[in-house]
Amino acid sequence: MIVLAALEAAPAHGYAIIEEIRRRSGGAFDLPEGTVYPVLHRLETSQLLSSHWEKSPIGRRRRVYALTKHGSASLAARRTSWVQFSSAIEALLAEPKLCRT
Amino acid sequence: MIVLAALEAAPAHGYAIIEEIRRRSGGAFDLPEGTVYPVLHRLETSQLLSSHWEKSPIGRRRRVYALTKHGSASLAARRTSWVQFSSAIEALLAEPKLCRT
DNA sequence: TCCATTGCCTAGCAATACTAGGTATGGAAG
DNA sequence: CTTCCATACCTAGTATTGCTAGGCAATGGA
Repeated sequence: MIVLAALEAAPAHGYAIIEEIRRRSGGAFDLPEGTVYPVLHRLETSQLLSSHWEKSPIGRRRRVYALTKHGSASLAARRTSWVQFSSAIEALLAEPKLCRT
Repeated sequence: MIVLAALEAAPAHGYAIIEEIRRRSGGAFDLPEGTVYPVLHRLETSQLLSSHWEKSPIGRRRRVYALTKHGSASLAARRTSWVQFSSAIEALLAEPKLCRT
């Protein structure tokens, strides 16, 4: 979900995605390459991302990923799941405090 | 963290913990026994829980778990981690929307 | 020439959620 | 009395996956 969200605003290549996630999360998520690249491959296999090779301004090869239609839909679904999940966690964490009122 | 939180209010045995989690989460977390029992064993090995055998009113044996001091401290730490984690997720999920203002 | 940075990749380990079984008791239903 | 359901515990094994720890390659600066 994090990777899909990072690609929501604009397509990007792996290295940039990692930096974007680190930046947006205020450093909370500093995902190593060994985590992100396999995720990108899995997401592409699942048709949630599409990719093509590009050359950077200085000539380095890059694989640029973009959300597919399925990817956008999946992200929307994951967002909903996240809200339900985090609400449930909040409920579980909050309840004991109610008893101590 | 969920299991620790379920035991915060009062000690309980495995089966009751599962039902309590299901109830508190409004059904969102319906954890199978194969998930919860190993967790309880791990938490006890890590000294976050203590246990003893009891007899239920009708004579069935039960293993009742309680938070230890370490367990309470760990739960507090996990709560803090959760807040940071979920804040970071929110930041990652929210940002693109800001751009479309 | 050497190293840091950018940029991609994967093999393998470790953790763990869950499936799919097993055991045992008590009470209710037939 | 036997069968079934609910309670109550357990674990072996599988599948997933995050991460460590490497490797490869090109560029540009020291």
